[in-house]
Amino acid sequence: MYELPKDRTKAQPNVFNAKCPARCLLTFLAGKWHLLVIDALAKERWRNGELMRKIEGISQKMLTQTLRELENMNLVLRIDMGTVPPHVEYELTPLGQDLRMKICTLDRWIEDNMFELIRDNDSVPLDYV
Amino acid sequence: MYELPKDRTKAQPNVFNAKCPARCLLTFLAGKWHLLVIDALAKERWRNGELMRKIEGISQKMLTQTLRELENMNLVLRIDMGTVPPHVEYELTPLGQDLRMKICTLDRWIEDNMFELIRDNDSVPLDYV
DNA sequence: CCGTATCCTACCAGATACTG
DNA sequence: CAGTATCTGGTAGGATACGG
Repeated sequence: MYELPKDRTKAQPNVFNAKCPARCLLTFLAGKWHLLVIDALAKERWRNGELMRKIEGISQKMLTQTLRELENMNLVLRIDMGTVPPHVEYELTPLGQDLRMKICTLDRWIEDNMFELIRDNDSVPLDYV
Repeated sequence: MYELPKDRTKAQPNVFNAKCPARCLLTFLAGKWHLLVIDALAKERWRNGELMRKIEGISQKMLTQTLRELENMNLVLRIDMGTVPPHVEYELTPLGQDLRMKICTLDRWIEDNMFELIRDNDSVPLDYV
């Protein structure tokens, strides 16, 4: 359990500082699946299986792992109905919703500017369309 | 050289689609260094060495590689002064500036909410402060 | 100063099989 | 249905040395 520094005013969060937790968090969140999972949970709760289908290409293993990590960061809430067979839902916490808005902005921008970004660029696989 | 599809209205960019270029671009941009390099170039041009010092922990190899990739995406402009010894500057294109705003919003949010995110979390190295 | 060329390793994450 | 456990390879990226 992490104990916050006594004097937080001394702490200057800075993603450019290699040792700063903010940097670690950025690197972490900018992993392969975190952004997508948060985006997927934007509007409503989803069950494990629903998320699997929504986020094409993610494996059960990575989905679970990512959700656990987001849980640890107070971004996602895991709701276990306690039934048999199991029924589990995931939803964003208020903190997660706050972050989600930033991420969605980024995701939508990438979608909107997709063609600008791949112009003159053959390093992105384009088997889409 | 990529040729844009004749009928773009048929293309529905979607990061959840594993084959969509938008998905590839997101995964790409959300790599370990892309977000930081774009953030670093927010306000002014920087030289190679300056970026190295600004972005703690990045290697020359990864910096060059990342800058090249951003160049290919029309996000960064490389300005070679053609002098000896070499003097090269990098700056964001208008497209890059547009994306930069989204990224900075994300980065600042992470910094601002750092302590919320690491509460109850021992999986982030905290040798900072 | 601004790179490139190699080599090499850790670990990310996919595949598969199994459980309550 | 919602997970774990184990094995495995591919590759991102670090370290190092060299070059214009």
